[in-house]
Formats: sequence, structure tokens, C-alpha cells
Amino acid sequence: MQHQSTDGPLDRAFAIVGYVASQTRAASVAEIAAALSLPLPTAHRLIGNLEQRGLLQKAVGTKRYVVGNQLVTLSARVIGAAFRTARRHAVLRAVAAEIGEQCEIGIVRDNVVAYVDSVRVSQPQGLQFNPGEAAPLHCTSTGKIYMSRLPERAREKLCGALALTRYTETTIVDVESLMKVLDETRKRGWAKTNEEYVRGVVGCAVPILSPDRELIACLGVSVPVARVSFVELDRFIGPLQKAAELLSETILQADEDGRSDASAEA
Amino acid sequence: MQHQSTDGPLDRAFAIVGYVASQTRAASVAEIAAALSLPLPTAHRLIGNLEQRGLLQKAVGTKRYVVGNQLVTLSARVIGAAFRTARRHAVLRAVAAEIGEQCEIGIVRDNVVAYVDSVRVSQPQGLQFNPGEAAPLHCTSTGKIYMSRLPERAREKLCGALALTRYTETTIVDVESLMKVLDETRKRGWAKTNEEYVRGVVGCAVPILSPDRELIACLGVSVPVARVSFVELDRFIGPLQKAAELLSETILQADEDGRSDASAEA
DNA sequence: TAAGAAATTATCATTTTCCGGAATTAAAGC
DNA sequence: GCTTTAATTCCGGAAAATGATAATTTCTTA
Repeated sequence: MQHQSTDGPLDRAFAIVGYVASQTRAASVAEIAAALSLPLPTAHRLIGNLEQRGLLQKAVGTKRYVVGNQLVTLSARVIGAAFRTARRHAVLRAVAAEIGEQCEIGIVRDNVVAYVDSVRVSQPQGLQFNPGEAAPLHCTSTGKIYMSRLPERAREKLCGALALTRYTETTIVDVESLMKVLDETRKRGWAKTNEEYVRGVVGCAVPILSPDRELIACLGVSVPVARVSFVELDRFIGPLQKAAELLSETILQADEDGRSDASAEA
Repeated sequence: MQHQSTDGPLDRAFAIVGYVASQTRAASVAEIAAALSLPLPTAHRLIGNLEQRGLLQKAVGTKRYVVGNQLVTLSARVIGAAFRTARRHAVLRAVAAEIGEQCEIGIVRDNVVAYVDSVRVSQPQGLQFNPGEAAPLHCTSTGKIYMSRLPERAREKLCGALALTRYTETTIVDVESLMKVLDETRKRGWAKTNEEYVRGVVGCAVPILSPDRELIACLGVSVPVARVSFVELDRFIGPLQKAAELLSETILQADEDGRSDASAEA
């Protein structure tokens, strides 16, 4: 059953990590202990273990905990691996074929967009985001979606902190314009990019959401403006959204993927 | 990926998960066991545990393993939660870009310098302080700053207690010299290191202070002496101090970030 | 500044889990 | 169909995690 009161140490470790990851602010040991009904000394010991391994770390200057670097690195890999599985890759390939352009899945990590999977269709034109490559936030559709979904204050602060490097004439380099674009993006639910990173290449992206509406990754298209104009990009949004929904479903109930082994959630 | 086979069960669990996540294709038990040098029966048991918890699962119709749903869910949360450190990282990235060299944020814990975040610019030259690594106090700029700000008696005692290991010809290994350097450091407000830990690498650091002038962490640069000489380091101090001030603001307001609810459902 | 409250660390007998060689079973090769 | 090899399960000794209690430190508050 659901009570993890006396499960193994491993369950507790993951429960703690999960709790910290699900909080919007850094969590104190006491909070964690209370939330998971752990004895205080035990909580200290367990959290200490996790801290030593870099899975949790103290928020700088405080005693509260946030997710650690090791954990973030691992998580990025996991997300990448998850999207590379056959079924999900097939979805990606299908939408790429339907659209007829290069599609890619990207996540945000360390304030850059990292591409975890991509499918290119025949012509090696346009922008090739190969898995593992990274691009800045302010001039990619995925980056815009990510930023647009942050709480307002965090968004403002982040925009101020980012180095808004100019790559082309249309790169957005001032905070005000960027904030405005992000506002639109949030309302609209998807993002476009108009030759802001590479001249001659436009693109758009839609979010891939978890069951509880958290942003997991983005699904996007990059295409030479010679082939598809900035305004014409809109016609890709529909298919992309459909595919994104499919992808989030496979993330949700991949039970069909694996086998349905009784222990699933009973 | 290092695999210390005789660490705790938790390390093994994470090593396995990490291995699976880093593979392009589903991994068999034997592969995993071989890669992490685990006894075969042990690998089976551990992987079985992970499978029960939904952290790993068998790829459709095979006995090979891929990342499980629980793990993907957790990872998505972790990536989302990482925005808490996003601003800090963005500031760090910006100063690294300005300076053009590897920058890192370090704190002192248990009498060693632990690096909590770092940004490297392009070439993997110079010294890589990867988050999670630790270095001695007496031969790092961050360590010097920390010691220099201790009350005099505590400082003396600590210097006496430290094992002043010699790493290079210029490592400071006698207490008297060290005390003198610390004195200078305190007056000056920042620290330099002249190939004292790793030959061919020099560096400098400035303190990140709380509003009440308490030391929270240090912001530093590491650079190959071939590129920047020991004396030339001084030109980094200005930009570093500016960034440190920004960081101390950023870090302090960390709590308010998460304030606006996570479930912002638009 | 001092008294009090809360948080953190230390100790330790008990319980639980882990470990991996040996044995068993399934799969592959001939 | 039989042999060889790989995958899987068993199980008792070894190692650890556990959490009550208590001591210590740190933070609040008067």
C-alpha cells in the first residue's frame, strides 16, 4: 500500500528527494521529517547521506535543502533516455514526417537548452540540433517556453541575470522586450523564434507537460526561412501539440510499455 | 562515471540508474553488472529492487532495462525545481563570459573548500572544479578568504590544526607564512593563489557576503598561468566583486522565488 | 544579555537489510 | 537431443540502518 512508513532505506531516500524536488522553496530538515513522518534524528542522518552524495545540497547561505547537482545531472540524463525509447522516438519521427521538417526535443538545464533527441528529414538544411548540443534561452523557442512558465518574479530576475547575447539582428537583447514576448508566450502556450539564434532559420515549439501540468520538455521545429516563413510556422503548431500530448501520455502511463506487473500501484 | 563497488547500497542504486540513463539502448542485467563490476546475483537483486519501485522497467518484450516511470516523473520534478538555482547560475555564467575564464562558487565545509557551482567557458583547459569536488583550505583562494575572516584566535588555532600538505613548490606549508598571507588577504578583501594547489594554475576569489557582512560563499576564477599571469589576475577582481554583490542579493532573495504558487494554472 | 526553545548531533541495543558464493534453472549452441 | 553457457534464485553470515534517549549547539525571545 501507499504508506512508506517502514519501507527500505532506498524508498526513504527517494521519498526525501522527491519531496525536496516537489517543493517550491528550499526545505528544512524539520519540514521533511514532518512531511514524511520520519523521526528527527533519522531524517538528519538520511539527509546527510544524500547531501554527501550531492543529491541534495544546502541552499547557499542557509540550512535548507534543494536538489543537488548530481541529482540534476542524473535527471537530465533520465529525461533524455526516456525520450529516446523506441515508442517515443517513433512519435517524434511521425511528427517530423508529417511536418516534413527537422523536429527535436529539448529540456532546459543550467540555463541552456539541451537537445535530447531529434529527427531530421532528408535535406540537411536548417538548423541541426544534435542530441547533446546546447543553445541559449533567450533566442530559442524552448527557452522562451521555459522562462514563460516560471513564476513572475523568478522570470524577471532570470531575465535580468541572463547575458542576452546578440546573435543576429533580430535577437532580443533587452529585458523589457523579452518580458513582453514571454508574456505572450505564456498566454498562447507556445513559442516562435524569428532568426534570433541563427540567420535564416526560424522555429517554433510547444511544451510537453506531465500529468500534473509541469513542464517536462519541449517539442520543436527548426526550418530554413527560405522554405517556411515566420508566419507560416503557425501551421506546425497543431501537429506539434498533438504529438506533444501523445508524448506526455506515454510518459504518464508507460505501464503498457513495460509490463503491467501487479505491484504497479496497488 | 566512477563506480566504487563497495559504497553503500544507495550509491549502487544510483550508479545503476545512472548507467541505464546514460545508455542509448536498453541495458541487460549482465551489461550493467559488468559495467559497474557487480557480482551477477547482486546486480539481479539490486535491479529487481529498482524495478519494483518503478525506477527501472523492462523494455517492451525484452529483459533489458530502461528508465522507469517513477524515475522519469521524479526527474521532471527535479529539472523543474532546479530553477531555484537558475538565477545564481545565470549570474555565474555572465561573469564567466565577461572574464572569459572558468568561474566557480565555493563554500567551506568541514574545513575543506566544496564547490557548489561552476561554469567553464569552452575549452576544458585549466583546472576543472566540478561541483561536489573538494579542495584544501591553505592552497585555494576561497580557503584563504574563509580563514582570513575568522577571529584571530580561531584562525591561529585552525592554521595550527590543518595539515599543510605540499602540492607544488609554491604551496604554503608553514604556519607563519600562512598567517601573514591571511593577514594581507583580510586587509585587501580578496585572495590570490599562485600555482599552490595545481602546477600551472593560478586563481583568485572574492567573498560573497550577506547584508550583515557575514561570509556566505566565495566567487573565484581558475586559469592556466600560460594564459594569464599571477599579476594579471588583478584585472579579474573588479568584475568578480561586481558579480559577487549581485550574487549576494540573488542568494538572499532566494526564499521569495518560490512564493508564487507552483500550480499556476494560468 | 540571559533564559528558554528549537534544532542538531551523539550513543547504542535492536532490528532489518544486504551480501554474494553455491545451487538451480533457463537458454543457446552444436 | 544433448552439452555448454548464461541467467536466476536461495539462504545464512555480515553489515547497516533504525530510532529512543540524551547531550550539545544554535537560534529566539524577553
